[in-house]
Amino acid sequence: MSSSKPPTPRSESGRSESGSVPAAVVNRLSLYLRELQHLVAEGIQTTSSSQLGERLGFSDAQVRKDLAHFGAFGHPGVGYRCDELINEIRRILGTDRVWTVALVGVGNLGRALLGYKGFESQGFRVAAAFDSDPAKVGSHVEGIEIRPIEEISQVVAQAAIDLGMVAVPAAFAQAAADVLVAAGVRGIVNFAPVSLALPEGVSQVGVDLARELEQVSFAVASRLRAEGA
Amino acid sequence: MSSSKPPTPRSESGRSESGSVPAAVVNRLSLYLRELQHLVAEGIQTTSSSQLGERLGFSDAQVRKDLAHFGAFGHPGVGYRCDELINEIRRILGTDRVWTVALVGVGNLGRALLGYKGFESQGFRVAAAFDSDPAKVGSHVEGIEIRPIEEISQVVAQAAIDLGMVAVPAAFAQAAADVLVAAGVRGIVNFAPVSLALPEGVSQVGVDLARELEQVSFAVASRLRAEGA
DNA sequence: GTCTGTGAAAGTGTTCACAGCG
DNA sequence: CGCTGTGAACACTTTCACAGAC
Repeated sequence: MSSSKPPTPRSESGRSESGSVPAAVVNRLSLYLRELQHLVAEGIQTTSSSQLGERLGFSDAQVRKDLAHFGAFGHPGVGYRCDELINEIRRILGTDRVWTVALVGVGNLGRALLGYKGFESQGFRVAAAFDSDPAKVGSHVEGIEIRPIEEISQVVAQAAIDLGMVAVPAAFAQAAADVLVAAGVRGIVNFAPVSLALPEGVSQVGVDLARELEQVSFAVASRLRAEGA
Repeated sequence: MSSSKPPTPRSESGRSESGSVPAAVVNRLSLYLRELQHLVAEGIQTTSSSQLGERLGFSDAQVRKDLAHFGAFGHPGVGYRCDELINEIRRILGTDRVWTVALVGVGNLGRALLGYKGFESQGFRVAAAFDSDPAKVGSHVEGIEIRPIEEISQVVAQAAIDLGMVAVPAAFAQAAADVLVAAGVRGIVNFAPVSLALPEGVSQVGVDLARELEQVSFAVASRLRAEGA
C-alpha cells in the first residue's frame, strides 16, 4: 500500500493511450455531446457543423474532422440529426451504458461529488463511497452508506464497480488509487493535487482545482502585463 | 440578464488568447509547479528536466522547451534549483501575488469550493460568496457570509475581486457570469456544464465533472473494444 | 443551393541532437 | 562529464477548398 515507484506515470492533460484518437478530439467530442443535448432541450432537431462549432468556438471543419475519426454521421445538404449524433457520440464515449463509480474520500469535495446531479444523466452511477475516518463510516450521504477503506476490494468486486474517483488529501491519493486498481477498477478521476502512477491499462484524468484557477490567473496576468507594459 | 447571443464563445480546452503561449504549455507549467513543490516537501533542492519530466510522464526536452518560452531558469551541468524555479513559475502564472475570488452558487459543489484547502497556498483567496436562495443568504459557510446575487457588483468592486467561480445550475450559469463580468471580474472558472459566451478580455476555464468521467470512460471503452474484439 | 466528408496545404507542437556552459 | 538551451527535423492538428450527396 506504499508507493515507491510504480509504473506508468501519466499527467492530467492526456489519458493513457487509447488506440490512436488524439486526446483533444475526445475532449471536444464530449463538448459536442453536451451542446447537442442543449440543442435538443431548445427544441432543435437538426444542426450543422458550423452551428455546433459556432456555439463552442470551433470551426466547422474542426467539427467534421473530429467526427470523421469515428465514421460518417451526417447527411449532406442537411446536417446532423441531433438525437442521432447524440447516440453515436455516447456510443463512442462508451456512455451508451451505465458505468458504476466508487468514491474514495468523503470530505467536502467527496460529499459534493456524491450529491452531484449531473452524473446520472450522462451514464454514471456513484454506487459506493469509502472513507478512512471511523466517525464517517456507517453514516449515509445522499443515500449512500460510507464504508471503511478496507472493504474497497470486496465491494468493488461485488458491485461490479468500473471507475473510481479519488477525493482524499494529496498524501493518501496514491495509496487510495493503488487499492482501487488492485480491486479491479479500470479508470480513475483524481481530484488530489498529485500525479498518480498507475499501471498500464488503467486510465486517469486529473482535476486539480487550484490548477484550474492558475490557468485563469495566467491568462489574466498576461493580459495585464500586455496592457500595463 | 437573458443571453440571446453575446460575444466570444470559448470552450473548456483552451482559455482565451494570451499572447502566444500555447494553452498546453501553461497547463504543464502548473503541473511542474506542483511537482516542484512536492520535491521540496521531500527535501530535494535541485532537480533536472529529466527528473521532473519522468515524474509527470513528459520528456526532458518537453520540460526544457516549455520553460524556454519564458526565459532561461536552469544551470547547465547542474539542473534547476527547485525554489528558484518555483518562484519563476509562480511569477509567470501570476500567482506571486494573491488573487481574490468570488463564488456564485453555494450548493453542494459551492460549499466544497469554499472549504477547499488547496487554494490559499497557491495564491487564491475566496473572499465572497453569493447565492440566489434567500434561505441561504445571511448564513455563513467556512467563515464566509453568503450574500444575495444583487450585491455582486457592489461587493466585487469593494473587495477588489479579481476572479469568479460559477457553481450554479446550468440554466443560470450564463446570467451569473454576465453579472460577474459586468462587475469587473477578469476571469472565470465555470463548473456548470455549459459553454459560456464571454466578452473578449475575460478568460474562462470550464470544469465539467461529467465530462471528466466521459474522458475516462472513453479510454476504458476503447481498451475493452480492443481486447474484446 | 446547402452541407458533409476528405485529400492536400498550412500551421503548430514535439522530439532530436548537439554546441556550450558549469 | 552532466545538463541546459536551441536550431533543425519530424509529427501531428487544423484549416482550406472542393467533389459528391441531398
